Amino acid sequence: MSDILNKGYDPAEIEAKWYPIWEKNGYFHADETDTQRPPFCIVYPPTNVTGTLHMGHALTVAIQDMIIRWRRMRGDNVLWLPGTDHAGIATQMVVERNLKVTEGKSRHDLGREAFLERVWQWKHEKGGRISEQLRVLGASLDWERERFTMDEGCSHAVRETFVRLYEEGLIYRADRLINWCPRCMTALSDLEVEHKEGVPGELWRFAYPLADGSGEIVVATTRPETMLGDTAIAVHPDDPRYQAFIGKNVKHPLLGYEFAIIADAELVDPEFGTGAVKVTPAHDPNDFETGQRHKLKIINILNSDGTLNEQAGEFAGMDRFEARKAVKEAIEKSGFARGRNDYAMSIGGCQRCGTVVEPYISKQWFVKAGPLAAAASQAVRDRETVFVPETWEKTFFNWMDDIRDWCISRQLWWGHRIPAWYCSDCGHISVSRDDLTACAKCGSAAIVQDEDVLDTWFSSALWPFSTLGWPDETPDMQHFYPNAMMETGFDIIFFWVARMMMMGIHLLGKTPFATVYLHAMVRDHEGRKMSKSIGNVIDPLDVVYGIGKDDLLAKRRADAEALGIAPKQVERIVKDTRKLFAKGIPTSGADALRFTLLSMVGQGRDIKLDVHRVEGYRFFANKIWNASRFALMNLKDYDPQADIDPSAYGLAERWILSRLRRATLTANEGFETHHYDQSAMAVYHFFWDEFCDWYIELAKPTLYAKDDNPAARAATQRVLVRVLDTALRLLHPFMPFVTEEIWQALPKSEDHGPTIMLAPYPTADEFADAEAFAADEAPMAAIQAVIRAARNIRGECGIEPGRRIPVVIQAAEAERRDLLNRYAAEIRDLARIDTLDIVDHYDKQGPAAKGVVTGADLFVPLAGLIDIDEEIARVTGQLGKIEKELNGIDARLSKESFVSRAPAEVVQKERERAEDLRAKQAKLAEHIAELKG
RNA sequence: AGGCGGGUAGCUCAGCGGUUAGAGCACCGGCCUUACAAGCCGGGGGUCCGCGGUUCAAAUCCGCGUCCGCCUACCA
Repeated sequence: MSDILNKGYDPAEIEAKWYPIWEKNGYFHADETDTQRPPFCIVYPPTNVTGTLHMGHALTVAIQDMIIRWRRMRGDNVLWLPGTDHAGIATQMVVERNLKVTEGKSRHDLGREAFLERVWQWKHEKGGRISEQLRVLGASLDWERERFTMDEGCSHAVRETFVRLYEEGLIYRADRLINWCPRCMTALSDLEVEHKEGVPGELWRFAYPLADGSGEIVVATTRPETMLGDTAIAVHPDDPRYQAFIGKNVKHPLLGYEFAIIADAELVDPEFGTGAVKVTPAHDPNDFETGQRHKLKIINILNSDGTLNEQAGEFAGMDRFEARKAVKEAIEKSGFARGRNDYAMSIGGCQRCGTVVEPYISKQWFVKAGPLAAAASQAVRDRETVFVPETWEKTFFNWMDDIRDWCISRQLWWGHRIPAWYCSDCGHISVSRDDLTACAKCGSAAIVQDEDVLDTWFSSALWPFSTLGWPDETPDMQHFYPNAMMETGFDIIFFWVARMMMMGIHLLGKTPFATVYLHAMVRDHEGRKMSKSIGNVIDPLDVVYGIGKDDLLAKRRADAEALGIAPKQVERIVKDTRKLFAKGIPTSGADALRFTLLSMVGQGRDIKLDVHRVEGYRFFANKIWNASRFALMNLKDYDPQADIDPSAYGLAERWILSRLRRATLTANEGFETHHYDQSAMAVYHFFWDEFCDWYIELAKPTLYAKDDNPAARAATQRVLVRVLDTALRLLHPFMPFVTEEIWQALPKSEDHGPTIMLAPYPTADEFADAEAFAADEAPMAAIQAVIRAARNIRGECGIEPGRRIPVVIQAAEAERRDLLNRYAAEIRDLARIDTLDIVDHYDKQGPAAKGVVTGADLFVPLAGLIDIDEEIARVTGQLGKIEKELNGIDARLSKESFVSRAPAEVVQKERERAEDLRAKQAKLAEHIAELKG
């Protein structure tokens, strides 16, 4: 206790202290044998591969840890399934790039096994770092479990899934046109291609001469080099311009071979370009399908690295973009060029490296997604899985209802290797759960396993159950499947959420989670994505610990330079940063950062993070600290065991308990309806605006008057402890560290365990007594109004806060006078009044400043305090406001339609309000008249 | 092209059918009042994007428009 009394709020110190204690008390591990408490299982999404948390991770961690702490406190048996980006292209790319830079080697130089060992090293090192960073925020990542599930459990599950789907015909191998990244040298799924629109380009035209020499047909293209693989020209069957051309042959202007002009209504839009389309089945998805329809020849002109192959004749060996120029030049030279237009095209880039993706013919493995998606959609339609916010369901259906087969093979080394073996004797493909040494069909030993690995998201799709031990019947499986909740950013609905649902439903017959809670994305203060190349990344740890301007500048410069950003751009980043962070980023602590993020978890799509806002919530943490110091200072003689008669509670005690009850209800409602920001704000405002600004101030007289009234003092202490204890528990999911530190120091009547997270989350049940105190809110409001009015006069008349003033309160009703009299001491204190007279009628002895509240008038005799003209101006201002509102209400009330059609209580309320305002108006007008007269 | 979300105080955002539209930061005036200057007290500031409609009542519901952002899509 004394610790807190003597120190200021120091987040760093507290944050270092409590984490081990939470860990020791089993916070991060559920008990799979515990069948008494309701299970709650939540999935944790991938962290990144660079070993640095970004703000998006901090948000995810904050939300999940908040939910988990709340669930824990409610008594649920919580299991958190952590995960990392355990088998991605990104990981391989980063390690490979590293290898190249430090040793000048490629993964092929190292060999498969040695390379994978490198990747594991990398994963462990970065994973460990991420664990550390998560601790700072109050959360955890179980790295050992992660390694296990990747190595053994998950591999087991992946093979089981692959074999089953293969046997059911839901996984197949085929030659298809897929997305190929020439830099990563691998196939990609449709989702891994990012489309950029409006890239400036050109629509370039050239002519194919008819083979019989009778003319030519002009086509338009954005990718001239693909003409080396053209095997048809297509026109619309109804296009009058081309009727005579259909069926004729053209001659390739560069390669000499001939092919036909065909009619195809599906491919050709006669309005576009020249109305004639060159068809390249090997390098364009539409053309590929046209090729299938017309049984066209498929000529692949590309190598896997994006250079042209031997099919390209003299252009073989050139890079695709070089070849584009070369082909154009060659055609121009031979006289077949037919002009150009500027044209904004859309380009697909590799999600990981940004390289322009090529449609490329190759043999790959696919998942037949249709039936799986239909079942997943149905589960959502049947409300077995609910999306929060619900609006995402539409997005989900949009994609699911029009899903295409999923290319799952990747030409990489890092990942789960495809469990298929090819027999060179009989050609049979054996797909097996166990490693094979002989062909399953002919028994030949001449088999070789597929070199490719599976898409990261294939194994990720199994996460909700592979981590629980599936396909074995484990206690974890029985207890925690289906999971209660999936919490993640909406950017991976398709990548991950949808696929987990498809797999979970298909393999286990049950949707993997009851609720999908999707949170917004963290963006910079201008709403841009945080990105190192824009230079607007805010590292959550920099907010927690704070960072000086120079360090921040250096960091951003280094990040940008490491990415190879142009020097001019780097200078711009530095300039912007210097402007925005002239003082660096102040130390805010994990609690403040968490609270900021959580208070902004609305249902929108973006969270524009302004670091200055974090500072505001750090002030809040400080406020909690200081209010607690005040309490502890005044609790030295407090006996937690003492019997307190609630009848000793004063109005302030009953009022604060009633307000606390309301805050508790709001907080719980927020949690239950996923409006977490509502919970956070309710407690924030209770704590600061009501507890600190009013209750503590009202409690001071009782607490300071040491022995005047021991019963009242004891009652006040009891309420002080109770409010603080409850408020801390309410706040714990948002600000775990500071609440724990203080809660530990509070005197308690019973053993409260080693940590606040084992204490119950406050609910209405704790406030059976306070329900009746709701009746005390109105009288309290009356007292607050009087105090505010007195303060207003003081403030507006420029009376120094130190100076005590005389006040006369005139109240016609005896009841009101009684109330004010009972709280005269508090009113005097809070409004800094020396003599307070409460009368039924005030006979003014001279000019006075006047304030009006409902049921009472306040007078401050002028006597050298106040300038008459200023007082007139002040009151005239107030009168103006009142009249403006009154006019509005009168207008409403004078409308017959309002009085007759609006609900009676609304009309009644308006009438009362009007009456009240009219009384105030009259009093103020009279006051002005007196002053003038 | 389709779908989704948003435009509220100088900034970042709450409110989403009923009293005088709120918060944090910023701003103005006054205070080191024995928990807290990371604070206290008082104050100023808003055609709630535009137009139309529904309603006794609209920032809130509906329609159209406009601007911004995101997602999905095979237009050469």
